[in-house]
Amino acid sequence: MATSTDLRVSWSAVPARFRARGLRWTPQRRAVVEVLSETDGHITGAELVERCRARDAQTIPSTVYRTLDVLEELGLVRHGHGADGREEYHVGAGPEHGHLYCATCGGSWEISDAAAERIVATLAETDGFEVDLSHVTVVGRCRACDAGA
Amino acid sequence: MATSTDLRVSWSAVPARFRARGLRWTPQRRAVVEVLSETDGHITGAELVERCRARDAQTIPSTVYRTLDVLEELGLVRHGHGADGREEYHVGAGPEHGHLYCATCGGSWEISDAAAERIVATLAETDGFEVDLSHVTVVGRCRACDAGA
DNA sequence: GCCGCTACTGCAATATCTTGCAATAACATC
DNA sequence: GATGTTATTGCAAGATATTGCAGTAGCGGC
Repeated sequence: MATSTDLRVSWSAVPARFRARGLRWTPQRRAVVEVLSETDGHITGAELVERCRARDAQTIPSTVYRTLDVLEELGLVRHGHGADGREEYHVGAGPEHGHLYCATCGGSWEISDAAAERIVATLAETDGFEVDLSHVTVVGRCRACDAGA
Repeated sequence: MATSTDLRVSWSAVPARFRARGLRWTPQRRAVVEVLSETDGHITGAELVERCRARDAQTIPSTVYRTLDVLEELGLVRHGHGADGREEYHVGAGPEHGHLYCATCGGSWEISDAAAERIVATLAETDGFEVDLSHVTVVGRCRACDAGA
């Protein structure tokens, strides 16, 4: 699977990328990166802390959050806010996409490319606004919950 | 101004509405309601706490947040999340609207009715998703910042 | 006014996330 | 390996927001 391969190669290069930037490679950062390399899609800051603690109970939350900040500067994760306002990190450097969140069932999905394009175009046209999709979470009700109403 | 009049009438009726629901009318709730009655548009939970503390330094944050929860149940405020994920309350019972937030200058605006309609229609069509506009904050870059780039 | 019921508050604890500071450790150089 | 520089960590404090519990107070009824 090309996607998995691509991500795997990317994570193994992380130590070198850190050093190239004059940043240090530490055991704590390694742990965060290992958890992320096993993570698909999205993860909340709090969940990442939990996962790291599962590996090493001495994990300090502030260190994890700081590592996430650095990884975001390197473009390896991208932060946004979930429907409840909490930090949510999109793992990997895939194309920007927004999310739909159903307040009824709690499910979430990526906004389809077609819809995203239309939304972006609409706001550019009506408001001259350039949308940052990675920070867009649209709350509402999904088809299934609508049907069940 | 019709809008101010309308809001003013609404706030003065709040104590009665509370009682009609079997809820108590307390000095703390009065303080919150007074601050809200002087508030136009939106306010964060934290700022409301600050405003109440300006009136009475003994104000307890948890009481303020709980009052906001009750007011939301009564439909007098509506909560959403700002671009940074924090709680933001829309004051008054006006029509649902979403927001645009410029990450560059920090400015925010309501999404125009025309754009909102298009976005809602798009997501209904492509994903069968029913949007809850009050919970939509689109992050990006405004026209002015785009022009200045 | 008094009494009783119970909604509500303050307090304390907690979760999530941020940040300053002093000590530690990564790592380049010799 | 030793040394020096400084990025990074752990700790403590802080901001925002939530929640359980015991004591308080709003308020209806008498």
